[in-house]
Amino acid sequence: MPEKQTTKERLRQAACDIFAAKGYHDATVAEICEAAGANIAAVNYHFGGKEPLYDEVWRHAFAVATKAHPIDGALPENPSLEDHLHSFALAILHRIFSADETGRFAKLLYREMASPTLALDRIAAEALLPQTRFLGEAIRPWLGKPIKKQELQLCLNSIIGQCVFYNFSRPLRERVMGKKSISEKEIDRIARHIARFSLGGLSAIKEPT
Amino acid sequence: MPEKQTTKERLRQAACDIFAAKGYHDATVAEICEAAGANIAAVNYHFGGKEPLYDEVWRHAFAVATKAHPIDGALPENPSLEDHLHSFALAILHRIFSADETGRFAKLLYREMASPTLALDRIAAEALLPQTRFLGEAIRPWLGKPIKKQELQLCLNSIIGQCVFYNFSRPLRERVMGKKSISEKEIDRIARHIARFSLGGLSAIKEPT
Amino acid sequence: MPEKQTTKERLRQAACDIFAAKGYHDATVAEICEAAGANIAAVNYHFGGKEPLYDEVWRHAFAVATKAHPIDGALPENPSLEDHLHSFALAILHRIFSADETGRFAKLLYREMASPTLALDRIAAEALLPQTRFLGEAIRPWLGKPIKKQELQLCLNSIIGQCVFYNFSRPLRERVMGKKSISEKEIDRIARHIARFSLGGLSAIKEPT
Amino acid sequence: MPEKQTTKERLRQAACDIFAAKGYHDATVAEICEAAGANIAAVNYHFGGKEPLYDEVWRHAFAVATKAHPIDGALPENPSLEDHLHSFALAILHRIFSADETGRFAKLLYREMASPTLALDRIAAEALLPQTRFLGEAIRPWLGKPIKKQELQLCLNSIIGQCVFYNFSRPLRERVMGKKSISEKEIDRIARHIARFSLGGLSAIKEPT
DNA sequence: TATGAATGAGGTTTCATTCAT
DNA sequence: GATGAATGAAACCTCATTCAT
Repeated sequence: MPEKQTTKERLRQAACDIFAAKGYHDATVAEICEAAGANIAAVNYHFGGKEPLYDEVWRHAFAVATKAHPIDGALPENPSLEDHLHSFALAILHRIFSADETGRFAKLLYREMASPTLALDRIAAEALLPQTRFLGEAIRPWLGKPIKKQELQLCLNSIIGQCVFYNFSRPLRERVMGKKSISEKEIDRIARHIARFSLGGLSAIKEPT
Repeated sequence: MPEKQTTKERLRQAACDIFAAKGYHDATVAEICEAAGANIAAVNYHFGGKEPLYDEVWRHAFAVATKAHPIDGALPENPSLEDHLHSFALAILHRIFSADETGRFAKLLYREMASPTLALDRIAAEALLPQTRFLGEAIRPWLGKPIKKQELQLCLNSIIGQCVFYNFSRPLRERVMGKKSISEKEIDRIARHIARFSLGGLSAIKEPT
Repeated sequence: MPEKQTTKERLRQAACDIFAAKGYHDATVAEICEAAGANIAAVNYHFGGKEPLYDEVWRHAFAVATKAHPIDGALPENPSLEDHLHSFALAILHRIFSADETGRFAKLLYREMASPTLALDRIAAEALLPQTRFLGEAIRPWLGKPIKKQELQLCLNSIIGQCVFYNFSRPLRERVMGKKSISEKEIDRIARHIARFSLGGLSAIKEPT
Repeated sequence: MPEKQTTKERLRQAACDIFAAKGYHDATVAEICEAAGANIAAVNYHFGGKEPLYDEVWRHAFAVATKAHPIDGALPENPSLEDHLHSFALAILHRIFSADETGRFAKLLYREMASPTLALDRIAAEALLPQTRFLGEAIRPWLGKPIKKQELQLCLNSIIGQCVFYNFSRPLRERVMGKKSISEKEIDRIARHIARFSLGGLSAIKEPT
């Protein structure tokens, strides 16, 4: 009985969808309320305004996404570096391609980075940096000691860039290919590609011919 | 006599800056006119509205950026694959990090992709796809014949993703590191890293151990 | 056990304070309820709306003020005219300067006269006119018979004006001097001044040199 | 051809009337615009908002009132103290009782003091204090040297209080007597009464029986 | 060619009040 | 007796656009 949600929950749901689809500015309080089947004043009553609602939506979307697709979700025991890369890419790609609730974090992040309004700092500190660090922990020992911090960062950028490319290129993809969703199998193919490509890249960095 | 620009040119200049800085929605016609030292009605008079002006700005920024930093700008004669990768990355990174007029294309592109309003299709067809194709032409023969089209696309994505990451992560970088600009030398270091990393990645794809 | 006040009483208390401090319009039902530790619907439930509550507050404040500081409160036996004037001024000034509950009547009166919404007629008839009449009774015989009604009224205005000036000039005084309270001694000094000044004034009217 | 006023002037006129009649809060931008025959956005366009308009109205009303009825407007040559008192009272009373444009300052002042919003400080400094000082200059020498500053202030309060009483008691007067206007002759009678009454009062202060 | 006063649609927010529980 | 979620009217303000000059 999904109709039995409270008005507040319905508002957050609707806001999540609409903010993800249109961004903060283009989304109007009126349409959010209408989508939630609530009065125009409901947002102010329950959340205190448009901005606090946006904040709430962020918090929620982030929690859902990281819970559903943790960075280390696909790690076997005694994982190799390629396992780590694969698990990382797979988690990020899932968050990007999910059609359900867990996929809205990526959309929100995209819009937020395009016009940073408020809690981007918070998001960065709470959500993004820890994951980068986690990946770094897996790579550093493999590269060996004498690696410079700067070089490690460049490698991390290369790996992360390959993943989030699928988030930021979404509008183009949808324009070229239509909005057809992507199968689980295809997602895994991409993740495996990124893992292998990155492993090759890291090898090239480790042993400069 | 750069002061003798026509009102129309000053408007385009100002619009370019302000659209790049704030995005389409947050930029107001009033502030563009004021920045250009023109009347509030000038935008409508000269361009027919806010959207046509935005379109004009796009066209201009794209022309400037591709002219100043062509994809094949750093190619030596008889270029190796790594030369190609380096030249490609260097051009993209220059467009991203340039503080001058040529750097606004990347910002506009970022914002536009975050909320595609209008001629993103045109931009994609005219600006982005040809470059991808150009890079593909360089890679395909190196990989050898039996490569599938799909696999080639994944490789292109991996390379492009590494480059444009520096565009899309700009807000984070500026938040974490402050807005300090990046030196020519650093740009080249990044480009060389991407070239080497990608070469390693492509090798791994070519010969799946 | 003053904590055991009913919700209704707490609401009236809070409303009294807030109406006196902000006036009818600027005071919101929500803040009154919050200050009273009651539900947002409490005002409507107990009083039937904002206006009826305002009316109730008036009634209460008036009763408290006149009881605590009656016009003839400082009269000795066989009072002279100056005694009457002094007692009158003292009562009015006390109502104006009291920091406690008895001082809210003056503030309410001020606001009410600035934007007469409702029972100003009632207040005038019940509270103000009788006091004026009482003072008139003391003055008329002293002035002697042939005094015209109009002239008596002018004299009353002069006396009352001197007193209530300290009510209406309150905002200025607080702005210039800060909100420091006024001592009992100072109040008496003002009252004595008004009594003497008025006696002199009445004398001048009585015997037009 | 009073219709040929600019929209801005009509807005200020209408705002002046409506603010004087209802106070800042109860007056709405919509009704001001309607009264001025202008669009709802006109206030924001011409004045930048409701508050700046209020400020403008104040400035205007004050200028008009002091120009039409200066404090020293009725002074003969070599004026006596009673002349000074009379001229002062007459000016204040005129500002209070004028039915035309010059009478709105008093109404605005009344409302503003009842719920001080903004420029009361400015008004006090620019408009009220100088006049008080002017009156003080006339009285001090007459009272003689040994008068304390505090006592002089009490006397000023007594005189000013008598005058402004007719401003602050307006609502009562209108309720009791109806809104009939007051004749020039009556105004002068009141002013003469105040002058004589005050002279008597000052004498009593000067020579404490 | 260019102006700037003026417009109207639309956005967010406030607040007294209502109603089912 | 009391609650608090929910409502709808109305307020102020922004902004792209228009039109007479």
